[in-house]
This record gives sequence, C-alpha cells and structure tokens, in this order.
Amino acid sequence: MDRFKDVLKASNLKSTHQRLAILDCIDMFGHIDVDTLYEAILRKYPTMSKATLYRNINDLISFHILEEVKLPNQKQQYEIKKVPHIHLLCTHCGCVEDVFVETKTLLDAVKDKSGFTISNSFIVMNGTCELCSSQVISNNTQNTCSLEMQTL
Amino acid sequence: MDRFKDVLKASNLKSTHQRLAILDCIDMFGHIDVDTLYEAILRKYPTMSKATLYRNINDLISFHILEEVKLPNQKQQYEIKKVPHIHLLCTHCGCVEDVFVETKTLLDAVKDKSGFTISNSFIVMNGTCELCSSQVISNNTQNTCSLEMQTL
DNA sequence: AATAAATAGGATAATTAATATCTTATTAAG
DNA sequence: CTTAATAAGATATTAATTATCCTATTTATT
Ligand SMILES: [Mn+2]
Ligand SMILES: [Mn+2]
Ligand SMILES: [Zn+2]
Ligand SMILES: [Zn+2]
Repeated sequence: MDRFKDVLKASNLKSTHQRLAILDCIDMFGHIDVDTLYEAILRKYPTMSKATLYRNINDLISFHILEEVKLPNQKQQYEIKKVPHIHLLCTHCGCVEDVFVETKTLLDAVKDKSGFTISNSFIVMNGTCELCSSQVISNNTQNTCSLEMQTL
Repeated sequence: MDRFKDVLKASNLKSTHQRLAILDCIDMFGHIDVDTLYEAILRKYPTMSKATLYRNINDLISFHILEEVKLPNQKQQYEIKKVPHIHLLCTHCGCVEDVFVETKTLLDAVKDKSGFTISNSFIVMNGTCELCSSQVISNNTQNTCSLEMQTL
C-alpha cells in the first residue's frame, strides 16, 4: 500500500497525509485540474489549505513526480509523471486519455526540416472519444468518462 | 496595406486602431505573450488599456483570427491563425518556430489505437534551435532569435 | 460632409488565481 | 521520547483576468 511513500522518500520529501492525498487523488483521476482536485481532497481533509495544494503541486513538479498537462481551451491539468505519451481530449465529455504510440518518425521529420535538436514533445489531440461517438448524444448531454470520486 | 482590415470586416468587427495594432504586432512577432505584447503596443498607443488588450485577444480568438499557443513551462502565447502546424520551442533562447510537416501518419496511428475521432492536434516540441546549437553558448547567455520590436 | 446607431475603448472595480510570510504542527531520525 | 527539519494552515500580498459603466470612435446612411 501507499506506493507514493517510496516515491516521496526517494526525493527526500516527507510523507505527509496531505501529499499522499494529493498523489492518490491525482492518480485516481488520471488527469485533473487544481480546482477539481481541491474540491475532491476537501472531502477527506476538510482543513487543507489551498496554499498547501499549490505549494505541493509545484514542489512535486519540480521533483518530477507530477507533470502538468496543458490542454487547448481548458484549464491546466496535472498527472502522475509516467513515460512520454500523447493526450486525447474529448471535446464532448471532457475526458482525457493517454495513448502510447511511437512518435520517432514525426520527431525525425521535424528535426530534419527545422534543424532543431528535439528533447521532448507535447502532443494533444482534440476529438470525440469512443464512448461519445457510440452514443448518439444530444448537444446538452454530457458523458462522464472521467472518474467520479467516491471515497478517496 | 492593412490586410487585417479585410480580416476584421469579414467578421463584422470594426477596424479600430487598437485592433489593427494588436494584429500587426502579433504578426510581426510571430508568437507573443500578453505582457510582451502590451509593452510593445504601449510604445505606439501609450493610452491603451490592458482591459482592451484582453478583451480583443479573446474576441479575436472566438472569431478564429487569433489562436492561443500553449507552451510547456511558459506563459501562454498568441499568433495569427494559420494552417495547422507544429511549434518548436528553443529552451535556450525561448524562440518559437513553426514547422509544417505531415502528421497524418501519427494521427492515424493514434486513431487506430484509441478509437478516438480526431479533429485537430496541438504539437509542441522542446529543444535547441539551430542558432543556439551552432553557437557554443555559456549557460547564462541568451540568443535573441525572437524579433525585437523597432517601431511597429 | 453631417447624422445616428452600433460598437468598442478607457478607467476602474471586482474577481480570481497564485504566491509569500509567519507561526504552529508534524514527520522522521536518533 | 526528544529534537531538528520540514511542512501545514491562516492570512496577506501580488498578479492575472474579467466586468461595469460611461465616453469615444467607427461606419452606414443620408
Ligand atoms: Mn497522461
Ligand atoms: Mn505558430
Ligand atoms: Zn467523450
Ligand atoms: Zn535558440
């Protein structure tokens, strides 16, 4: 249990309840923005200060434990850092999915054409997720692909 | 002269000096963030309110005349909307370059693997631009690939 | 050119977002 | 258990963005 204790220890960060709650919650949601995250965490830790959340998000990012996910026309989200991957944003239900596909061919093409030495890439694609396209959805209906928080 | 008058007229937007200055300035820089833009515009229009800038940026985006460019670990930038392309951000000098390469192969691969219907993609790559890699640059030296504003 | 309606700008206030400060509490090591 | 180091919470501060309201400008029409 609490795999994140080890992650924190590896960076010499103390395993506070708040940090573990933040990491667990982000992990559970997959991808989440600050406000949704704060709201969710308040259910378990009604006393947590928003400053603590911001402070920790920034600290955890600088230790490469978290990673920011910038989405077009959306609030910034965060995720547990994993191997490089592509993000898919469903413009119907708002869910964010990870896809792990090879990008080397594209990177090489860009490198050749531009002369840039490329160190990493951030790829987001907009579209409609499988669930949203299977269901014929009226304009004002929303799927809830994104995980609902039960108890944390 | 003032190709942007036609652009504005096409969206039934009035050609105010402020709007034209904003568009000219963004066009000249290529990619620019709000603060740099405001600073640059103040040189020609010392009276322009920041509210006017924000208001216009948002309006012009909603009419698809401008487009936001979200960069990792950077302030949001803006550009004149053009055909889809990839952005290269040089982590040494901060310049942003456009590259026009075919992405269909990658999009198809993602589509196949995920089941998503993809409508558009936002691709940013981090790295070192040609100029920065040609010059052996000390850690605290910065190139100035990005255009300096002369007179507007 | 003058007129008038529609739209946009400027000043400012109000919101919202993010960070900094400081004191108390918690963690983790010995 | 004690202690030093670190982090949390409360709050203040700063920064970023949006809203309001009144005046100015644009543009179509005469
Ligand atoms: Mn992800
Ligand atoms: Mn561009
Ligand atoms: Zn969906
Ligand atoms: Zn460079």
